[in-house]
Order: sequence, then structure tokens, then C-alpha cells
Amino acid sequence: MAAHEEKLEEKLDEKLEKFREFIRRRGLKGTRQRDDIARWFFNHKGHLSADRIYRDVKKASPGIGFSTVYRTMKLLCEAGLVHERHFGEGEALYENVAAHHDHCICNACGKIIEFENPQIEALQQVVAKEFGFMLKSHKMELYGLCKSCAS
Amino acid sequence: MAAHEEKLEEKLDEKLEKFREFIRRRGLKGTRQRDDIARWFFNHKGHLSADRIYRDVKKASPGIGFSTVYRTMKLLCEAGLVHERHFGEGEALYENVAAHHDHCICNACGKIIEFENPQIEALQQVVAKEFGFMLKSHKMELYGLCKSCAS
DNA sequence: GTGCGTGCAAAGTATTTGCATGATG
DNA sequence: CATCATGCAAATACTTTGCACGCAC
Repeated sequence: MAAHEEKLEEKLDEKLEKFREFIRRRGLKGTRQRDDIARWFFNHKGHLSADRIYRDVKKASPGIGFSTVYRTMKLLCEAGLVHERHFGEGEALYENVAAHHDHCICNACGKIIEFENPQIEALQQVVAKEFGFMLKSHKMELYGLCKSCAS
Repeated sequence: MAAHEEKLEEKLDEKLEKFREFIRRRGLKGTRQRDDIARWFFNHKGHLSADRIYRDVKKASPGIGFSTVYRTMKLLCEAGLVHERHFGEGEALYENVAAHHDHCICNACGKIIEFENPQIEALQQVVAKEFGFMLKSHKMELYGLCKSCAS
């Protein structure tokens, strides 16, 4: 097994354990479905819709229901392991929490580029301070055409 | 009539005229409903939901239907006179296009503060350039607690 | 065993669309 | 008078909820 795969594997188990701990702490119950959804999700990068998660997890775990996907994703968000995103007006997309970042979204092909910019983050704090606003989180999305679509 | 009211009135007529011109140019038809919705909307500041618009316009113009509100708001957006916003996950909010600005949204009371920051805008261009991304528009929302809710 | 979790179907939101009728250019 | 617009109801897309049954603790 290559080094980076080993690392991914570790990360997966670590996250899964965090989720299980969260469940325990809340006095909830561990179930096969919760594990299946969480494990599948932790293994996938990117911005994934409830429908995509449902269809994929269903392959390995046929009896699964849509509601369980939504309910589990909500738990994962509350556990701080997943972010729910709402780009544009469509459905919610879920994303593994990693380092904080913002998004560039291509209007033509839908491609999503992640970035972070500490200078912008610092300026956001400045803006918030101006209004006596206690900043908790933010959303920044740049819309336009990606390299391939622009040319 | 005070000077600022006169100015608002002018602005209203100017916008209404722009909308009518847009309608004409598209080969569409001017109707009482389109005028009623547009006039009501141009007279209101802030971030307004389709439902709010519907209920308020209905008072003056009883027969109006929900679909007409949605259809007209879409036209106003296409005419470049109105912006459709999607904060969080709820319904769309419509806003008169004025100078460009971004938003601070209070998680507790829902208050929306508008701001603009040229330095951030400049940095967004820098970020976009890094990815060969042709920036068309952006969305920046700061979430947290407003002055009153934080104290 | 008790209570939480599940899948299903039904309900709930927010928005869009088909259609017969009515108004506009 | 041909078209486009309207209002209504039904359809849609996404998400949540009620309920009877089953499984985890």
C-alpha cells in the first residue's frame, strides 16, 4: 500500500471514530446505515448531493432510504465533520470538512475550484469589526468562466 | 415634496421606464400586473421574498397570482434591475440593484447589513487570475452575530 | 424491554409549468 | 386578430416528517 493511501485510510478511520464518539456522546445508537453512509462519504472528495450519496451507498447497502441519508448527513454536519453548501439555487452539496477554503464556480461547466486567501479573511474581520459584528463564518463564491470554458 | 423624495420618485420612474423598454425590446407586452409588481418593488428597499411581494402587491391588485410574481421577478432580473439572492438554504430574496455590495447576516435575528470593500474585490481578481478564471460575479456573506445580538 | 433508528409514503416548501381564458400591440 | 400574459391548479424538485416495525443498548 502506498504511503498516501495509508494516510487516507488512517484519516477515514479517525473520522469514523470521531463520528461514533459523537453518536455515543449524544446517547444515540450506532447502526449499520450510519456507518455505511459515513464511511462512503469519508472516502469521497468533492461536493456531493444527497441524491448522489443515496444512489452510491444504495449499491453496497440496498435497503437504504433517502431519509436516512439526509438524517445522517445532518448528524455529520452537527458533528463538525461535514459542511453543507448551497451554491446557486439548487440542491445542497455536502463536503468533507478539511482546511477552510472558499470556492470558484464555473458558470459554464459547473467545475468547482477551492482556494483560500488569508488576506481576504483578514479583511473580512476588519469589515465585521466596523459594524460591531461578531464574525462566526463566511461564504465566498467567485462565479465566472474557468480556464477551459473561457478560451 | 422634500428633495430626497423627489429623487426617489425620479429613480422609480427611471427604473420603471427601463423595465418597459426592456419589455418592448424583447417583443413582450406591457401589462398592469407587470407594472404593479415592478412599481411596488422599486418602492421598497431591502431583501424581499416572493411571498412578501405577492401578499403586498395583492392588497392593491387583488387578482394577482403567485406565478405572475415569479415570472415578473425573473424578467426584472434579466433586465438587470433586480438581484436574486439565496442566503442560507431558504427561499430566494429579491433586491433592487444599486451599487454593488456584499452582506453580513446575523445568525440570531436575521438582520442583513450591506457593505462593500474594494480591497477584497481587488484580491478576488488576484485569486481568479491565479486559476486563469474569468471572474464575472461573486457572492460574499459574513455570518455571525450583529451588535445587538452579540451583547 | 425501552427507546431510538429505519424505510416507506405522505407532507411540506419553494418554484415552475400546462392550459384555458383574457388582454395587448 | 395573432400573440403573449394571466390565474389557477397541477407538477416539480428537494427535503422533512409521521408511523409501524425492528434493532441497539
